[in-house]
Amino acid sequence: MRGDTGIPHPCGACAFYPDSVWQPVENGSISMLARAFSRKELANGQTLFDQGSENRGVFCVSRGLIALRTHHEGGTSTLLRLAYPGEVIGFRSFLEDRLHLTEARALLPSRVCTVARRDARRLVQANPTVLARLASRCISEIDRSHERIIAAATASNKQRLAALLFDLLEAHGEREGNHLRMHLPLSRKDLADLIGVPPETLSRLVGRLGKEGFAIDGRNVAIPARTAAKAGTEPPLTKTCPAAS
Amino acid sequence: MRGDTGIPHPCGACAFYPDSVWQPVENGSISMLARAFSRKELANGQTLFDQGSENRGVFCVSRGLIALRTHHEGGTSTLLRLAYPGEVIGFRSFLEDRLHLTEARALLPSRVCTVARRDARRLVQANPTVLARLASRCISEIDRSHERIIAAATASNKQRLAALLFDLLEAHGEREGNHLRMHLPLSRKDLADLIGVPPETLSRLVGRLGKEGFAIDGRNVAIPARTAAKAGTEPPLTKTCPAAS
DNA sequence: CCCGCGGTTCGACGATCGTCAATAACAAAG
DNA sequence: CTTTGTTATTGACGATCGTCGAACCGCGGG
Repeated sequence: MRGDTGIPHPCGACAFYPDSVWQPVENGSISMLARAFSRKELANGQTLFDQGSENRGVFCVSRGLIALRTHHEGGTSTLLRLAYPGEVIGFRSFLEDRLHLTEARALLPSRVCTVARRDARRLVQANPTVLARLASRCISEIDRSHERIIAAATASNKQRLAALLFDLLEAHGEREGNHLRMHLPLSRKDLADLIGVPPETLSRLVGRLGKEGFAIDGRNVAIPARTAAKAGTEPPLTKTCPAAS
Repeated sequence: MRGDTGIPHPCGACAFYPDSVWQPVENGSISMLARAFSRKELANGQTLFDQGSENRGVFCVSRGLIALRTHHEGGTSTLLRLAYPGEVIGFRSFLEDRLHLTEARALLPSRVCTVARRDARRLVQANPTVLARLASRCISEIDRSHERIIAAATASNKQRLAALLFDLLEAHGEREGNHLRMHLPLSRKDLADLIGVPPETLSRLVGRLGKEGFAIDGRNVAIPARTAAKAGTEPPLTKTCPAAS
């Protein structure tokens, strides 16, 4: 974590250092990296960058949770991605040198590390490994997107909501007796945006899931641990047992 | 298009040479590129690589049309992307050194240029520019995917089908009088996979579009040129004029 | 010519969805 | 505590969707 110059790597103390896109970087670059590096604390709801704004660098989530969202004409919006600690955001507008197509907003009190654009570009040019790691993050984003496209094409809205809740439970849930509990970091509107339905429909889906083992009250969610393995996967049972679906 | 060695760049004669990911490449690399380079002609329906197979290199579509599709358990499949001439495919499994997650199959008689994996990797390491161009293709794929996610979340199936037909008309259509005509390169099943509905539903959508200016008979599609600007965008008109929607 | 086969369409049914409008729950501010 | 604005829910309605079964089509092989 220390180059020959004695300057410590800015990400050295980070839990995600081994996967950092800025590691390894040749020793001579560490001082530039340290100079371009900055931390930023974000309050709940604060935006890191706005849709349409100029890129200011490469961002890495260190703590909390960031939502990447695009707003369309007409006031509607789609939540494209949740970025957890260790994930890199803003790399598209950085690499392509264009305006942000999405807005980044904190859903929890968060910390984000930034490498300012000008120096980041120099670092990328001097260290091909950095570019390779950024490309790898791009591919992760492609994989994520493809999974979502496939889910939208094959699963019902209810199944997608159930799957989303499981994902969130995995990230935010805690075991409590024989239940899994969490406090949702997302509003109903955000949940609706993530699965692509209007909020009214989401309310109905939540109500229906409530009859299938999910206990959802406001932002508190709990499910029996056993449900986790199978829920959302049972077939529709179209006409044999209408009450069960 | 000629390096100091006198070996011509394999992509030199290609219409997409200016955007080739293998250009520019330092002169010493051109001979390696030429050695690793090969062309392949694909008949209609022939597969370039199978889902789950090992990556054999980086592919670039030169002529025709390639469908990238993933098969799921249960025999269903989703058509994730159409690759037109000039587009690069197979770069994810190449860059991440993993198995293909999608199948590539020709929808038209096609020509695909391949740079074999081993040498392609050397070329990427020797030429950072190549990696940068590949990253740019990754970002294009992210953008495409995001657009599709947004479309799935905001537009109705009918609107998405109309939009898809317009995209296809732009690529395959020809003006004929005051109509735009094309021969669809896609089966009904493929169309259905692209918008994420079962084939029966697609049939209904086609039928409904038939009442809105689209003339769709088998694989032949024609629309009045004027319709192109507005179709698919009119509001549902839920209760004022049921016959019109 | 008939047969069979895969791809496509159609009809009917119940389930689900989107929309509008009204209500309820809630939190921040006064 | 009340007010106020936002967020979330509910009801009702017609439209759309997914599914099943059956019919239809084109086409190649017997």
